[in-house]
Amino acid sequence: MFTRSEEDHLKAIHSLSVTGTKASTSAISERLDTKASSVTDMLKRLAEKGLVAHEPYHGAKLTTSGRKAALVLIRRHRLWETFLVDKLGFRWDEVHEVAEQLEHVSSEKLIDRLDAHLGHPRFDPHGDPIPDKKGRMVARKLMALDTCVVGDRVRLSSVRNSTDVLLHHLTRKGIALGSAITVTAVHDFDGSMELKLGDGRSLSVSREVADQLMVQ
Amino acid sequence: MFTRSEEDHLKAIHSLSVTGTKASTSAISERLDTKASSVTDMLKRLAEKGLVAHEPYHGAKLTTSGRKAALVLIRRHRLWETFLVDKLGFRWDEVHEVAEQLEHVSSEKLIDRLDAHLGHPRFDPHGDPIPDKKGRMVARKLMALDTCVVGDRVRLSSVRNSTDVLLHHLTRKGIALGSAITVTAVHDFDGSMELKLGDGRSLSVSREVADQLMVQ
DNA sequence: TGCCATTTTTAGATTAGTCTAATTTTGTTT
DNA sequence: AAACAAAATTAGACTAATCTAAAAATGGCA
Ligand SMILES: [Mn+2]
Ligand SMILES: [Mn+2]
Ligand SMILES: [Mn+2]
Ligand SMILES: [Mn+2]
Repeated sequence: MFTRSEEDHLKAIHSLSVTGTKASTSAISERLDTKASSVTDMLKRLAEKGLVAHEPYHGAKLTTSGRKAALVLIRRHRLWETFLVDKLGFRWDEVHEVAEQLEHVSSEKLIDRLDAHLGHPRFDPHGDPIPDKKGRMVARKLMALDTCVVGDRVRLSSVRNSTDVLLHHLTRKGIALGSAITVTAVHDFDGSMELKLGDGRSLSVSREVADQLMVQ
Repeated sequence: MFTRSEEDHLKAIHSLSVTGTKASTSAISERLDTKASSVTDMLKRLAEKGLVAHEPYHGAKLTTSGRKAALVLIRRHRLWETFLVDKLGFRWDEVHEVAEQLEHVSSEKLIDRLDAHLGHPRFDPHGDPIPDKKGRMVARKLMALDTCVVGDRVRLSSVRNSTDVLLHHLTRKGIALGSAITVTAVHDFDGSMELKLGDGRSLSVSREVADQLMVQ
């Protein structure tokens, strides 16, 4: 249906538009690790195909059919990640790059069978909801950990950016999805936080990390 | 490592070189459904990378490193086909096109884990042997059904070309891998054959079909 | 209000992969 | 041996996807 590059652009625009805002050319190019001029080219092509509305100099947002296509990609990506962890024993910090390739294999039957094989999972290994066949997924009200204050008791629900390096960092610190977290201190001068986990262990995380952790 | 097109060319050359002969430009182009001139271009590129020996006007054959790369592809393709049938419940005549895509996902860890998950299978759903991590696979002496004569009792071991349309045809006729076959008649004028299966059913197949069935 | 830094787009180039049409080579057939 | 048909290569064109460098637009601030 679409090329790999088209699909990756649709996905990038989708994840930059969560709050309904338009995705800027530079934000897309940063996410895909390409140059802004390449993104401009692609936005024109996607606009011609009716997948995005591109207002030159003011970014792009998905049309209804573009959003539909993006949700198919997100569904594929998260189902493959779940497969890799649940069936093949990958760690959650090893799956992103492989899923980034697998998501472009185009076969509706494949994805539906995979979904059933996995027991119709609702969340991927990073806590992100998996869209169903019709593109519906559960919405959850999450906040970033760095907006919490001392005394807050929360639970880690997902990770904003599932880059392998961040996930590996969390694994080394002993933080996993579902971890119960109590904020014991917030240091003003660098934004780092002291946390106590449900199992009693204490640790500290930098502002950069706290910013990535979405809690409930 | 290689592009999708490079990988598909290596695989095509490999399967056209079983008897040690060189693969002709036109045979490759027919298999990949492209034009001969496109194949010539690709042969030059593969020759420059040291993957094939291309003697202009006389075809190409794989070098040692080209053969190694081709075997990796064949391993991936057949493992994915096995996964689709064994784990996702696909029929043997539905898997080829999807595996044709999945084989290009490049992750050694993925394939090794998949291999283990499937229990290190030695044959794919079409009866073709699966190379192991080092590229070794069992060799079997097979003959095409159309070389058999009346009275021969054989067993279907694999199918020469696993195109979905041929496999679907066989399924409709009730022939499957492992079927015991007795040749009851060979018609000279069109090469078609009358067969009796192990379960007692009788049927006839055309020369075109008999030519594709590899028996033991 | 006008300057200017930042962002975005445009212009022009490159590589991979494909095609059609023309040319060359090979091997067979008169 | 010359002619011919088939196969292969070359020449030239096109699309997709990228880049660098130059030009244009935007939006904040002196
Ligand atoms: Mn991707
Ligand atoms: Mn994920
Ligand atoms: Mn393929
Ligand atoms: Mn097969």
